[in-house]
Amino acid sequence: MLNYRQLHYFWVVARTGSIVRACEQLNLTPQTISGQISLLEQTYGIALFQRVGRQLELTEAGRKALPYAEQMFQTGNELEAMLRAQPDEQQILFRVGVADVVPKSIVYRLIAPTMELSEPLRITCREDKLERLLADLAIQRLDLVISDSPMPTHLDIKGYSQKLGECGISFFATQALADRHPGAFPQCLQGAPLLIPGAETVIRSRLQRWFAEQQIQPKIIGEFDDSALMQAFGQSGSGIFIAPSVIADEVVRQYGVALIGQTDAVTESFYAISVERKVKHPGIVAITEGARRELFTALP
Amino acid sequence: MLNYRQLHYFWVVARTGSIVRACEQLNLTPQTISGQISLLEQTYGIALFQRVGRQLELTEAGRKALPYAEQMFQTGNELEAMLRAQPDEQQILFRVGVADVVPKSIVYRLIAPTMELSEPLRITCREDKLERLLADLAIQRLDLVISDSPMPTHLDIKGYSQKLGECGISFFATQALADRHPGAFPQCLQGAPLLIPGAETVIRSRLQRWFAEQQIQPKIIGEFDDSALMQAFGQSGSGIFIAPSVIADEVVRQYGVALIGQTDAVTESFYAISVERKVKHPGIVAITEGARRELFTALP
DNA sequence: ACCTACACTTCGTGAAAACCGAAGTATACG
DNA sequence: CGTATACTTCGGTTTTCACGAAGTGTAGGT
Repeated sequence: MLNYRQLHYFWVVARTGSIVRACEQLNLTPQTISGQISLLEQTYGIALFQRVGRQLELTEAGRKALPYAEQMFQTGNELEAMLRAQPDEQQILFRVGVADVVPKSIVYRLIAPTMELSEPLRITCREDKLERLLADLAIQRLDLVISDSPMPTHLDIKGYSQKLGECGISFFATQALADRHPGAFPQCLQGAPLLIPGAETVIRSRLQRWFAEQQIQPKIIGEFDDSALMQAFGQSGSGIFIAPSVIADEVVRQYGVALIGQTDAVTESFYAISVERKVKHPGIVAITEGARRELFTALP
Repeated sequence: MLNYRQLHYFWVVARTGSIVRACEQLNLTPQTISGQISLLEQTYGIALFQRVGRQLELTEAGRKALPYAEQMFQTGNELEAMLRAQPDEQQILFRVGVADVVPKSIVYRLIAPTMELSEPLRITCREDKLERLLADLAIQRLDLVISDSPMPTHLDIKGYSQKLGECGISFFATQALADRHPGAFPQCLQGAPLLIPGAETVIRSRLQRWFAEQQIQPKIIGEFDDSALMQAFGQSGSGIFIAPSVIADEVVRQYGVALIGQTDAVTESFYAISVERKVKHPGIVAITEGARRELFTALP
C-alpha cells in the first residue's frame, strides 16, 4: 500500500529541490523527511533521489514518478481549498494556468484586474508547461491558460486563443556587465554573454532572426524555459537577459539591473486560451479587457 | 494539512459504497475506517457521508469531493504500478477506459485478444462515465475508450471512433417471472416489468421506438446506467432485462435466468475511441481485429 | 591544507496516530 | 419480535512519525 504521506514529502522535496527548503514548507526537521523518503525508496526498492554534491537530484525513476505526484497533490490542494471554502460558500472559481515562459510580473498585471471585480472570485493559479495546462483546459480543470503563443494545432484538444497584446523587448544587465560592453545599442551586444529563452518559446526564434539581421553574434551562455530563473541568473551578472518592454521599469527596480536598450523589431505576444463555453467567465473578461485597457495600450 | 490516508479511506468507502466492503479491500476493521473518516470530517467541519438506513451515502460535500479523490488515487495507483514494474522494465502500457453501460463480458471478450499478443502488454482497465473517460483520452492518460456510442461532437476534445461491431438484443428473466408472462415473444412483454438502460444510453431510445412500433407497453420499473447493476436486479427477479445477443448464452449460464426472446430490430453497437496517434497501439489493433474476427462475425 | 558552513544521514527515544477488541446503537427482514 | 447486518463508541495496544544528538560528506573561504 502506497504511503501517501511519504509520497507527499517526495513531491515537496522534488519541487523545492532540497530537503531543507521542504522542511520550511512542511514545518518538519530534515531527518524526518530524509528518513521518510528513504523508507519510500526502500518500499519499492528503487532510489528516487541521488546525492549530487550536497544537493539532491532526481533519479530516472524519480523523474518518472514526479508527474504522477504532481498531479496527485495539485488535485489534493484544490480539494483542500474546496473543503475549507465550503462554509462561506459560492464564490466563483477561476482557475488560471500560466505557461512558465511568461514573466511573472506580466502575469500579475494581467490577473490583477480580476481581484477588483464586484463579484468575488476565488483564483487558483498554476504554473506548468503549456502542453499540460492545455490538457487540463480540455477537461475543464482550468478556465484559462496564459501563454506566449496561441493554441497549437497539433494537439487533440480544442481551444480558442485570444491575443492579449504585444510589445517589444528590452535588454538588461548588471551595471558591471553593461560597463564591460559599452557602445551603442544594439552593436554593444556583439560577443556579449547572453541568456535567452528556451528553444520551445516563440520569442527565441524571433530573437535569433533579429540578431542575424543586425549581424550581431552574441555569445549564448544559457537557455531557460522559466523566465524567473533566467532573470535570477541575470541578476547575478551571468549575462545579459531580456524581458518585455512593458515591464522594463519594474525589472530595473526589482533586480537592480541596468537597461541596455530596447527594440520593437522583436516582439513578444501574450495570449489567453480558453474553451469558450457558452458563458464567458467573468475572470476571462476582466483579464482580456484589462490587458487591452492598461497593459498594452500603446500598441496597435 | 490534508491527511491523505484518511482521504484514501474516504475514497474507498465512497466507491465501494460501504465501510465493510472497504475493510475487505484495505484489510482493516470497520471501527478504524469509521473513526478515521469521522476525524476527516471533523478536521474540515463538514460531513462527507450521511447514514441512510444502515448504509452510508455521500452528502453534497462528499459528492463534490469525490471526483478530486478519484483523480488522486487513480493516479496514485498508476504511480504505484509504475514503481513496482520498474525492475522488469519496458512492457507496453495499454490503458483502456470502459463506459459503464457496456456489459462486462463484452468488454472481457473485446480485451481478451490483447492478452495473447507476442509483445507483453500491461493492461490498465478503468470504468467510468463516458465523458470523463474521453477527457482522459484527450490528455493521453488513456489509450482507448470502449463505449456503446461513437465520439460525441459536443465536447472540446478530438477523438476518432471505430465501430467494433453491432448485434441484436435479447430479453431475459428469472424462470418464475417468465412463467408469469407467457405467450409468444414479443407480445408477452406487454405490461411486464422491465429494467432498461439509463436515459443517456443509445440503446434506450431505440428500444422505446421498437416498443412503440410493436404496440407494446412494458412497465418500466427501473433505469440503470450500469449494465452489471441492471443484471443483478434482473437476477433477483425484479424485472425483465436485456443484453446483447452475442452474450446471451453467457448471461443465461451465469445469472441462471431464462432467455425470453431476441430481436435484431433493435441493435446495440460498440465503438473503440482513440486519439489515433501516428503509430497504432498494438492493443488497439488487437481489439479491433479480434472484434471483427470473433465477436461480431455473424453480422454485416 | 585547514577551518567553517551547509546539506543530508543515522540512531535512539518519546509522543502521536492509527488500529483493534469489546460492546453498543440502529436498521432491515423474515 | 428475533436475528443478521452495518455503522459507532470506548478503552487499550501497536505502529508510525518526528525530533534531538551526533555523524558523514561537500563547498568555499583563508
